[in-house]
Amino acid sequence: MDNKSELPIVLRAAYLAMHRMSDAQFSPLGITADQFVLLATLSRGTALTQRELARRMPSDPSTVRAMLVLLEKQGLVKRDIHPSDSRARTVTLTAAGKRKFRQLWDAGESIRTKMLEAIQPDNAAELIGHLTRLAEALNGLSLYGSGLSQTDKV
Amino acid sequence: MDNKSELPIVLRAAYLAMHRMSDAQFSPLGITADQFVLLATLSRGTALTQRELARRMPSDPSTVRAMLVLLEKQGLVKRDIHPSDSRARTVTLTAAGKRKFRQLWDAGESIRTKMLEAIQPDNAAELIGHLTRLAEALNGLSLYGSGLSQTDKV
DNA sequence: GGTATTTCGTGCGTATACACACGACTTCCT
DNA sequence: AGGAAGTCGTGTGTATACGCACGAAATACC
Repeated sequence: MDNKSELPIVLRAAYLAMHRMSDAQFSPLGITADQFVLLATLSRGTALTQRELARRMPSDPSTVRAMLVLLEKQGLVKRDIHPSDSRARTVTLTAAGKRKFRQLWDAGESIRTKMLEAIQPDNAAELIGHLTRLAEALNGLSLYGSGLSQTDKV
Repeated sequence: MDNKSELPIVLRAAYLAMHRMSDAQFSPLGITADQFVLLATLSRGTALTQRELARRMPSDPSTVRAMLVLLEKQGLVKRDIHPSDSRARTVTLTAAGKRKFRQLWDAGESIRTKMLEAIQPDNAAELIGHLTRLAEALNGLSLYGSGLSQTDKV
C-alpha cells in the first residue's frame, strides 16, 4: 500500500488510540476525553459564546451544546446570557470547573509524555506542523489565522 | 503552548477535519467515512470474523456489529456462519459491495491527494512512521504505573 | 424605517465509539 | 470425560459528531 493510501488510515488509528487512552485515564474523574478538550478550550478563553467555543475546539455547535448541558449538571461550567446579544450565551468555567481541569491536566500528563516519547521529542514541532497543515487543507481555511475574534495566543 | 500540549490538539483537529471531509465526500453514495473504512478493510481480507474485522479497523466489536447491520441492509456485505466455529460469523463483501467500494475509492482520491499535498509528498513516509509509533505507544500504555502490559498480537 | 439576510441556540434524527453484561460455544487442563 | 476459563456475537446505555430545520434576535440593505 502506498503512502497516499496509508496516511488516512494511520491518522485514524493514532487519533482513536489517543482518544481511547484519554477516556480511560479521565474516567475516574468522571470526565470524557472530549469534555476535557472543552474544558481546556474554556480555560484559555474567557466568556466565549457557544459558537466560538465550538469553532475553537473544533466541534459542532449542537454537539457542544449537548456537552455543556452535561457539564453544567456537574457544576463545572456556567452559561449566562450574552451582555449585548440576547441570542447568544457566554460560557465560563466555575471554580469547581477550574479545579477539575487542573486535576485532569495532571492526569493526562502521562499520555502527553508517552506521545512525545513515541515520536522522539525532536520531531514534535515538525509533526505538529504537518498535522496543522493537514487540518487546514481539509478545512479549506486556517484554524488559527482566519476570521473572527482572534484575541489570544497562537 | 509547548509542543507536548499541542500535539494532542492538532492530532484531534486533523482527524476530525479528515473525517468531516470524508463524510461529505461519500455522502452522495450513501456511505459514511467509517463505513468506508470497514469496506476497505474487508476488501483486503477475505472471510474475516467480526472480531478480526474490528481488530483491523481498528474499532470496537459492538460498533462493528452495528455498522454491519446497516451495511447488510444495503446489501453491501454478507454474514455467514463460520465453518468451524459456530459462535463466529464470517463477513464478506457482496458483488454490490465491491462495486460500491470502487466508487468510494475513486470519490476519496481528491481527499488523499489534498492530504499528501498539504504535507508535501516527501514527508509522507516520515509522517506515517510517526503516527504509527504514536498509535503503538498509546495502545500499549498501561494505566497503572510504568507499564509492562504489551500488545502481543501477530 | 422597514424588510431581507445572517447568526445564535435549540431540538431531532442517524451513525460512531466504547463499556459492560449476557448467553452460547470453544478450548484448555486435568 | 468433564469442568473451568476464554472467546464470539449480541444487546443495552452513555457520550460524541454532525446535518438539518426551527424560532428568535441581530445585522445588512435599500
